[in-house]
Amino acid sequence: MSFSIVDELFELRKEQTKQNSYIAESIFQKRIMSLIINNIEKHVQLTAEEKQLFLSKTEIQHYKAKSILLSSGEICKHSYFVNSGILRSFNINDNIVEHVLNFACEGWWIGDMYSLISQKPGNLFIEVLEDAELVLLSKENQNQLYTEIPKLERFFRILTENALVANQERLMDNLSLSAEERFDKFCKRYPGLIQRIPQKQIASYIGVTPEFFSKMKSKLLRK
Amino acid sequence: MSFSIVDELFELRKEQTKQNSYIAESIFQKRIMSLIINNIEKHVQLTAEEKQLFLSKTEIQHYKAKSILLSSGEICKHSYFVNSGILRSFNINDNIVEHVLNFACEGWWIGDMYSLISQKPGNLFIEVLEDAELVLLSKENQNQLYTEIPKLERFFRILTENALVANQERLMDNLSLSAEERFDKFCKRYPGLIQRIPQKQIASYIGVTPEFFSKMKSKLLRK
DNA sequence: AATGGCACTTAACCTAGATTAAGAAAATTA
DNA sequence: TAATTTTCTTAATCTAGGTTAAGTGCCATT
Repeated sequence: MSFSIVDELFELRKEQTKQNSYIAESIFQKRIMSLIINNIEKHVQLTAEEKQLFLSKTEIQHYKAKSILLSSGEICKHSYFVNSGILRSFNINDNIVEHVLNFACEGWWIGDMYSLISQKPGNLFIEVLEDAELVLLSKENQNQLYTEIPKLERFFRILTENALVANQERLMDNLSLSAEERFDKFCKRYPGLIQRIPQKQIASYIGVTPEFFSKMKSKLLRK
Repeated sequence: MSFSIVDELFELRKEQTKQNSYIAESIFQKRIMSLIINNIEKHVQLTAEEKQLFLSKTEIQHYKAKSILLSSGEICKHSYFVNSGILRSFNINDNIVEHVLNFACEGWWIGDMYSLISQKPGNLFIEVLEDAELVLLSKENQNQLYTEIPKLERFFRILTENALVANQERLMDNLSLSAEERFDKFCKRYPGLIQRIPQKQIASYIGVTPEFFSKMKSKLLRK
């Protein structure tokens, strides 16, 4: 999981009141949640009760940059939806080299799909790159929701289809494009991310060493 | 689409009667169809009526090797399930180089997922590598089935999840493994395929030139 | 303000795999 | 059966990107 639909809802969050009253807090919660609900409603429509039910099965957590949400060898228990901040999933091969599978910023889902569906230990790490607010949906709750609200089964089918299409395209790109062209595609896929994460992460995503990426970048600037 | 679940049902087909009577023909049809039904029932159980409904929405077609089922620029109208034979999906980049996205043999699904879900022109070709018998499921019928038999929505969700996991693994492999190691993984993913398709197709799948593949192979044999 | 740890750069050298070309073997087709 | 097209092999040469190493700048702690 981790896919390609971002939306414009964040604007809402900017209106956050600073008040501490119980009521303000509750409104705040609603606004936070509307990002994920809106994300879902891009594909399926939910009734008020269904939204309520869905939200009751999720929880919000805050994580500091550098937190590790999942390590290689662990079983992935949750799908994570990003309200704010940036995460990445990556693996580490024998040579102690990291490879980024996906980034996730506002409005994206992330998780270790293999471990999530098999409930076996995976080989991915999930790390927070920038302080993040996440919506957690446990594997069990997700399964319950599939039968309680069949529309959600549709939603996640569509989500997964989109993720697959994006992945296939990236795979073909890796087979046929140069590092420079892949960097170009990265910029389009994750607009604005270049300013927010260390460039060694981008190098790892497009599949080159930080040294080569640096060389390539300065060549691009000289143009 | 095109994913990683194969099953052992082909055995059934070997019992095919050669008789031409109406009855034998009907039994034959049932056996053909039981491959796809069995494939579905690995993940969800269907009633007799549901199976009937599902089958009524599919059609069987036979294609000769070298047939092109889909070309770049066309809109993909069907998901294809392989009863027998071998297909591949691939794209062609500027340099007129082909890259294989997927192979599909008995018990696998194949299609251009991007074009299928967006109903826009895709950039994949789908070609028959070995005379094939396919079950065709049109996009419209597939959508109807989702609402008529919600269990099928679950089936295709699971199918897509598995395809995504396989794709992610291949992507990471391409980033971190040598051509030799990727060839090794190919052999495991598509056992028996090495004998059935030209090796330039395998080279294209693992992402090397036919020349390099040949060199690599003779090096492996010398060991 | 000093220390250590990252992230980034530069540069010399190295290698997996690409390219080009030409011939041999195998498979299609006539 | 021969003719033609494809596939496969071998070999020389080339290059995108890797490796190693050393140095710079930038924070975060103390």
